[in-house]
Amino acid sequence: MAYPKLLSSEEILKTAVHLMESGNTEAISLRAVASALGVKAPSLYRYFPDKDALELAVADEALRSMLAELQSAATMTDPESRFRETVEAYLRFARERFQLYSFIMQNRIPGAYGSDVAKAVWNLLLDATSGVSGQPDDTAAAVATWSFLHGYATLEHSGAFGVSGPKGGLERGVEAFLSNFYSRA
Amino acid sequence: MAYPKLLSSEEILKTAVHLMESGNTEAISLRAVASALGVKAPSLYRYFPDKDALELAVADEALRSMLAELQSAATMTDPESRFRETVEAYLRFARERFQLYSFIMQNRIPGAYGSDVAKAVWNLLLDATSGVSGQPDDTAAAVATWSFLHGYATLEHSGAFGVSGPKGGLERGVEAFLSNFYSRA
DNA sequence: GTCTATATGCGGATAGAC
DNA sequence: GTCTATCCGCATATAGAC
Repeated sequence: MAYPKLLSSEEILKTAVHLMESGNTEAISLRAVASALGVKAPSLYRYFPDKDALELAVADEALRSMLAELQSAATMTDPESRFRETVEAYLRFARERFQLYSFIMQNRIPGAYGSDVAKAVWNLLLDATSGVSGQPDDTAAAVATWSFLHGYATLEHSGAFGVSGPKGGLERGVEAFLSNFYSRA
Repeated sequence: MAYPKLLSSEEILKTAVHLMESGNTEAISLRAVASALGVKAPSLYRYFPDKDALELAVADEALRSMLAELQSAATMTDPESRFRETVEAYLRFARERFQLYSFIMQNRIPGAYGSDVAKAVWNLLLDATSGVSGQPDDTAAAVATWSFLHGYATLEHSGAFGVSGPKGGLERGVEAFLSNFYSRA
């Protein structure tokens, strides 16, 4: 055969994820992915029908990474420790792989939000929050916590806190939620 | 003269802002702005040296709009009312003019954050928060509040809360901050 | 299975006619 | 002061050669 097999769906996906998390680029391009693999862009169409399909795969992979990170914090039995660990794990993922994180949260990928992985991520956050509030399925508390974490992660990344930094704003928010949640238990 | 004067910096800026807040488009293009004004793209270069200059002007105008919105909530003398009104004004701006809001917050515009208008916005939020916490210049509380509001606004817009909605997450967060701030006063 | 070549589209920016 | 024409670059995607 004139052209040996160089690619696979897994390799392409892995490269796309790596490009997105290592680069400062907001979006991936088929050209860039192909170039990183040492091939030309049209070759990718043998494995993904179009760009949307690759993006969906990237979003799914990113959600799985996030789920794994959060699961590592779900081992604590003490509710407060588990909550704090979950907060740390969430921010760790957002910080270390911000482009991937942002890619998920922007929700430009139809279908990514309704996936089982996305629901599992939400359930981990919901459980960690409900644990400290004492109310099962405390959606309100989880939504509030999620909003705080997401806002903190994105503002931190954008440099909005300036050179002086967040000045203890993270800890202050966590304490506010914890004390409010416990006072309702 | 063969070509009568059709444009001005103010008209161009106004059109660019209007395009960004009314459209679903994340970014503006010189072609789109020119088209909305009934002229061709190269004409804009008589008034703005390049696209960055127009974007800087848009960001500045957006920050002024946000400042005006927040100032309208700063008339209350009761600290708690003022805080609640500020929260509402912040979310009102983010909701009604999300693209403009997002454009500011992404901070892709060098120099926009250090402006006097940006500082005035921050000071309004800082004052409203410090009012309920009882501590002057309570940066930690303001950072926490800002994170929560920004996260809530962006998650809400992205549809992350799903069809079931935020389920009282906004109110829950506000109450958590208020009770925590007061307990420290 | 990958390639080259190409179609189409979008965008910023400049030169020079009117 | 605005225009047309053009250059450049980036992108997705397809057709057909190898």
